[in-house]
Amino acid sequence: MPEGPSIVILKEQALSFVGKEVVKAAGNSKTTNVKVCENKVLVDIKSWGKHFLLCFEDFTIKIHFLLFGTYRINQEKETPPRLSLLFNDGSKLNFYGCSILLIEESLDELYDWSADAMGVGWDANKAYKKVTQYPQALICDILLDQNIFSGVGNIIKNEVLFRCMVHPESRVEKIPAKVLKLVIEETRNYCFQFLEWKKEFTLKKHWLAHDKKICSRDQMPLAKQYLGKTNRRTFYCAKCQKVYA
DNA sequence: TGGAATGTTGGAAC
DNA sequence: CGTTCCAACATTCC
Repeated sequence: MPEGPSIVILKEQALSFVGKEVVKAAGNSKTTNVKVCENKVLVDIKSWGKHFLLCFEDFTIKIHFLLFGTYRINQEKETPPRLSLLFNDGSKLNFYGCSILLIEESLDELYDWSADAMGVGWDANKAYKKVTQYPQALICDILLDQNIFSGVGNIIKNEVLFRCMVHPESRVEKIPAKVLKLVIEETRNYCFQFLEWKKEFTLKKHWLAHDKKICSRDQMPLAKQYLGKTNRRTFYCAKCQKVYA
């Protein structure tokens, strides 16, 4: 479920709920009293990277799907929902296995919109400046930094580095500016490509590195290692992805 | 069927 | 007190 593009799809699917009033809110969230949504109008739906935001007049419900979260629109699953919203026209939004938090501060204070890799406010120059603030960092960690590339996940990380021919263990300070800018640009591009393929249900088919065994460029076996601060699965071609170290 | 995976947090450990 | 590490959580697929 996760990774920014999937949240964009959800946002598009749920946009028709904006303007409707919640008549009943339920669910097994331990962190939020979801009843606060009752008799409130859903004013807007936003997203910031992997955060899905249901905006009401005086507060926002933040939903994060983590690794396994799912949702249903006008349908239910067998499992009990974490959050279930019934609207005044009988339509329903159901969320499962996700994290729910109530936000009472203004979203503009909380979120740096220029970091949302798929957002209209995305700013590649700011991203470049942020990245270069971590000269010692590995590029595989940097791409997963949600404060710089909000919405980028492990699949996108692997695919972008493969496409740019940059080795995941390259150090930021050693990567030429031109290459670093290419990585940043390709990150946003690939997010939208991911979105299109995901909508067509052909995403996996188009993976070049993630979960793959052979490099499509030189037919060499791809390396699979757990790299970076968070030890995430990393697939790369040791031959054609250059190490800047 | 056990294990691994598109992720993050909070608290323990140092 | 700051940083790092790891368990915990939740679900589906192979």
